[in-house]
Amino acid sequence: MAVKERIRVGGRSARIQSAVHEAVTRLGAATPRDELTVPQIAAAAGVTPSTIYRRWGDLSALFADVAVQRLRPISDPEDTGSMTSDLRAFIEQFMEEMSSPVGRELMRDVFSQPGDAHSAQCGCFTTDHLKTIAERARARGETPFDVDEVIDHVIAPIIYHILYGGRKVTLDYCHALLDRIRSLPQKN
Amino acid sequence: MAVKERIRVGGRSARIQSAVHEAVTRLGAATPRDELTVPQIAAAAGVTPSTIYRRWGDLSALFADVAVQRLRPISDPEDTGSMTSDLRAFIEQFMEEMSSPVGRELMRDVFSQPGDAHSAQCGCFTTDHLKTIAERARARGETPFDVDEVIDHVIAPIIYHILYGGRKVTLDYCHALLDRIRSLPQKN
DNA sequence: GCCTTAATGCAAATTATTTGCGTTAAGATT
DNA sequence: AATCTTAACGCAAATAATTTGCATTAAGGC
Repeated sequence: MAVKERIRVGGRSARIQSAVHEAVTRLGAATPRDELTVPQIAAAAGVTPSTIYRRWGDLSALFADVAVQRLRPISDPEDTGSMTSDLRAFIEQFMEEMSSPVGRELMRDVFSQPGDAHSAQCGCFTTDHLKTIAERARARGETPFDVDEVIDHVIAPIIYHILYGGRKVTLDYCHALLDRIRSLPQKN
Repeated sequence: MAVKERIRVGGRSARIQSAVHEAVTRLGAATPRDELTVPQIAAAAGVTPSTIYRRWGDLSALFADVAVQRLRPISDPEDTGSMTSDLRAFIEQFMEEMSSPVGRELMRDVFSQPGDAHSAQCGCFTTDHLKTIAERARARGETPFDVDEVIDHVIAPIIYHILYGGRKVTLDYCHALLDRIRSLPQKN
């Protein structure tokens, strides 16, 4: 069952959606994932279980829905004055959010859904931020970086190592990846 | 519940494990993931559901266990005579396996597990193959590539785009990634 | 060949999920 | 503003999945 894109935004439906989301977030912080149940979440949100089953289908779809919302940025990346430092600040924050226990859990929730609707949405969050930084640089008169290049050679390695856990992802590692980007001034 | 590392390898226990794995693979090919149930798999494998619950805990743990087994390589990467072509052949095969519908499903099963035990194992499969190719090159007298570099700048982007689905991953794209690797002869 | 014990099968008990139907409230129509 | 239409909800019964206690089987040690 596909997650409904919250038709009828203002009113009971939206109230329930947010109550359920909050219940998932709150309970999820206190309980390991595989011990959360639909009836438990429903009780915490003050709705009947059947409402959750009908709207989201199952737990994993609900988790994925919540995860995408929580990964959705609430503001544009910070303007630090120059493209290089904008990008570095964004990458540092991105890495720290994604490599945290919560971040890793949210990614798992997103990836565990069939199809790539959810993950594509999260990918866009990153791409959009990078485009914003690049566009801002262009407006300043700086030569912007290639967004695809940053995705491929900075974002992708970071995500890869967070997912596979084979290497500790540190700030130094991120800086080294950034230094490797073509069309970006080496050693800012 | 953690998946037991098949203690008592030869006998009933192993027979059941393989029967269940086969049932998952067979039913999984014919049925969408979210319609598979433990009782159904148990029936197909000729065991009682409680056996599956006790050994694997739940469906997602069972799927992850099966996925790791199916992603485990059965042989070393092919020896094509030179490092550059060995690496290219491996990357091409890796990409095609991982980007196929089955490959994507297996990755989802692996990533949806808490902790990174399963994903780390799969990461090792790739790293080990690359090390094998590099070692073989060294034995030939060639200057080997840096395995970490290939992981970061060839494997990671491929996996990233498969997961997020934002860009079609083609052979040409893989070749472009390979060409970008330092310490590798450009244009073989 | 016997002994110990982990793993399984079975069935009962519990819990989760689905479903039918009456009710509520959002948004449209007049 | 009152009414209409219908998607979404709550409730409860029906179904299905999961857990658990106990008896049984067979693997590996002696």
